[in-house]
Amino acid sequence: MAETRNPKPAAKAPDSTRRSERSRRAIYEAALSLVGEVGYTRTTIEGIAARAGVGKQTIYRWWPSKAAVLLEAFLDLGEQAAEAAGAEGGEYEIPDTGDLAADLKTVLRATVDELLDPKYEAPSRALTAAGIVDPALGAEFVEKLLEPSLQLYVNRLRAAQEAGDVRTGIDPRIALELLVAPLAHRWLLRTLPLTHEYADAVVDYALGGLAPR
Amino acid sequence: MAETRNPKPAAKAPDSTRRSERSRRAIYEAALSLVGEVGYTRTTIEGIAARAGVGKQTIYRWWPSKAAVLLEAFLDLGEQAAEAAGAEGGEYEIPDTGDLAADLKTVLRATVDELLDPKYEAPSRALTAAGIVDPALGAEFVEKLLEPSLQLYVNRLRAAQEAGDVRTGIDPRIALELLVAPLAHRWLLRTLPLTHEYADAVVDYALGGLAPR
Amino acid sequence: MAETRNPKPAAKAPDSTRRSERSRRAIYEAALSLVGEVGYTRTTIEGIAARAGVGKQTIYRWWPSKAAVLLEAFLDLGEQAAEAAGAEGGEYEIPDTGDLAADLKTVLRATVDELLDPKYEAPSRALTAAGIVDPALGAEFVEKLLEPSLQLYVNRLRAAQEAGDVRTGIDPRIALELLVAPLAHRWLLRTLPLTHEYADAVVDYALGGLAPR
Amino acid sequence: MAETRNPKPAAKAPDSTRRSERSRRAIYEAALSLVGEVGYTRTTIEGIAARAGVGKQTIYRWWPSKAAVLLEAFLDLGEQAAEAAGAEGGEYEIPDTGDLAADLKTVLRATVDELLDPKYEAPSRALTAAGIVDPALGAEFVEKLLEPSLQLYVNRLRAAQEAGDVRTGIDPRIALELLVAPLAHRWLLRTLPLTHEYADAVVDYALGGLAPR
DNA sequence: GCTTAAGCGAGACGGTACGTCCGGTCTTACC
DNA sequence: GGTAAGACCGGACGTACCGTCTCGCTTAAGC
Repeated sequence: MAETRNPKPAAKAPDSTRRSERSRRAIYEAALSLVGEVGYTRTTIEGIAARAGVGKQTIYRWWPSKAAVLLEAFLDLGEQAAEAAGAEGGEYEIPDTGDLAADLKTVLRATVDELLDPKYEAPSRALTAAGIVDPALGAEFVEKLLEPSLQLYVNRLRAAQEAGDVRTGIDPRIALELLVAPLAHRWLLRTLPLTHEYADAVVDYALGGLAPR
Repeated sequence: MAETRNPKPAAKAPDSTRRSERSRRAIYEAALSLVGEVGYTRTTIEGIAARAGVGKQTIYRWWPSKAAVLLEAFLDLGEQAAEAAGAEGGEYEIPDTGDLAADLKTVLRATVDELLDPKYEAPSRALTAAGIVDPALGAEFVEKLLEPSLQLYVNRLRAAQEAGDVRTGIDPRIALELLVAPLAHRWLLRTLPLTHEYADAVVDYALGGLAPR
Repeated sequence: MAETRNPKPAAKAPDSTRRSERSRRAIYEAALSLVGEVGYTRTTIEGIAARAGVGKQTIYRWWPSKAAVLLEAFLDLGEQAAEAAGAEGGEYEIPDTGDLAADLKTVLRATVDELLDPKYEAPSRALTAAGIVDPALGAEFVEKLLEPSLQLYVNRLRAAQEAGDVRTGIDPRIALELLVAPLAHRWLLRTLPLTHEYADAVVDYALGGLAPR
Repeated sequence: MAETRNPKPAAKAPDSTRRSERSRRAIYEAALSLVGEVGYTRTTIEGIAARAGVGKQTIYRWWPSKAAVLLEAFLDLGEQAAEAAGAEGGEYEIPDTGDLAADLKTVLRATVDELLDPKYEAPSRALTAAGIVDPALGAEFVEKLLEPSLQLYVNRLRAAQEAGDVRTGIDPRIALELLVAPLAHRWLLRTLPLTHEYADAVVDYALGGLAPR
């Protein structure tokens, strides 16, 4: 979880065409399982290498840090889950049944479930925390993992605007944050329990506003 | 940033009446300055002890972890700032001018400024990140630092409800999250710039709701 | 067996009054036993630390290299052997029975035995080899281990000169090398077997000369 | 400088007729220059391969160890020097002017010069040291490099015996060691300076004997 | 002249050890 | 008994090389 430091003296990049796919996969699995078992902090690069049956240098050759390994492993996990779900390996969308509130509740409830899924919780907490402290890693985390999801909200909200379900003056990129950030807040800071009811309330409050109509 | 591990065998507590105030203060200052200079990760307990002119044991005697030191140092920093501001050392409140939107914008803008203040940024990022990964520390962080601030929103929103500026069905503890979480989200994840304009927009969106009236 | 490199940045010397005698002894024993068991090259600092039940840093704190550890361990071994032999902990001398040839043969035969003693062979070969390649270590080796022994020959040969058994023009410091070097040569380079008979022959040849009288 | 370990499983020998002469020479040069520049210990096989513009495998294919590479390189260096000197590429002999002492002094002085020649010093020290610790390498070193030279002394001393300049009872193989070993001793152990005067003294002492006549 | 098999440069790989850094405990001397 | 100092055991760090193992490529020999 190192704050970005002076960049490496560059050296020369290794030849990625000769990379061992076998090792790459083994490292992903070792990293994820270790983080799940002993937590991020007590997961070490040596430990990952040992469990993966890989030389340490093979990790250092391809990743700059423990966090970077875990980020890639986590992305890969997501891709595999996606492939398993929809064979087209493709893109997700927020459903559009015509009922905006219902659609958002569906999605946010699913998000709650995902955030609380023990399989994902440890690594995603660790990555988020690492990204908070290390801007470079954070940027990668946001770009690869977060923004694609957020974009789906933008799309759905824009459709809602066209359907007249959202006021025209509203910027969807901001609006989505009223929906998503409260969940993230509870999840990250553990202030109060993160439940489906909470997700529903957030949708209702955000759509209807706090002020009387 | 250790995930909570098996608790210490307790041993016997040291006698806090004989504690050296001098050392305590020096440790706070050393911790804060080091985190500011080299970042949280590269700040070490040895480094803090050395800069504070203190034996390592003096730190281990009174704090369980690096994060705990920093949390206390940060709380102390807050208290000192508070004392400097209002001599009564007392409590803050969100202003109540009768214009809820304006009052919230004032406070959220101030929050934006504080989050971006370089003096506070490094340690509070570090603490937040540590708390995300270590539940025990996170709980302390929330209880001592976050909840007191959030309570102020509850108070203000309840007053607004009585004044008819917020719908009666609304739970202020949830409502406040629509206001605060989006700022926290941008600050922590650095998705988009955190500005006064953004704070204003969040207040307007949250009060007015996304749906057309 | 590092050739002397640029000297350390000095740092500050540790406080030798607080040194752990226990660790020191354990390190000596571990070093000697490992060299005996697996050879000098395959003896590692990590291995010594592990067998001695000591942190690596405790070795690096007090010795600059593996060879230095072994040299001290070997010196200590010699001292202990000396103490065991003569309780006065004192000095040795080459016997002076009046018969120079016999006295020298006695000593050189003993030297042969010592060189071939399996307990000493591995470490002393290793140290000699290390000293050949690393001048600094070599100097220490010669000063602490070799020269004291050689001085005994100087003394005995001078006595012989006074007794008329050695020509007056002879420089004892050079003469001793005619006696000692051939044994060392056979031992180090393993050209031909190192035996008592060889020791006797060397003494006879050196005293009597190669040329006819 | 590995102590001889369990021998290789033999594998199959490579086809030496297809060997690249170019690479062989480049490896010799790289090895010798690196040993001269950074010392034997810090010379690595990877370094030799890199400087020679050669794959590591090309070294491992033809030599069992770093020491073996250097030994061959050094032998080759000697051969080249020999060719440069006497075009017949042939055999040396110790001169026989009839004056044994003078002839020996000539040769031993030349030996002193050679031992102190910076071009040869680093590699021959390294090889000797390696041979001291690794018996297999030592044997090769002695057989290929040392014994041929020593044989010349045997020849010359035998001639001297026939000429009546050396006593008949003397074994030349032992006698030569009285002459050569003292020089080797000073050179290897750096006890005292290795000079022409010392070489002369050794010859005089050895021929005349230490005892009065 | 075309195949084929070996040597070759290159360098990724699983490992081992390096020498350093720091965590957390323990000891010593001082106050 | 708290403190400054710092030695201690332990263990991870990131690096350097080891010796093995593919990869294409060149280059001869054998067909």
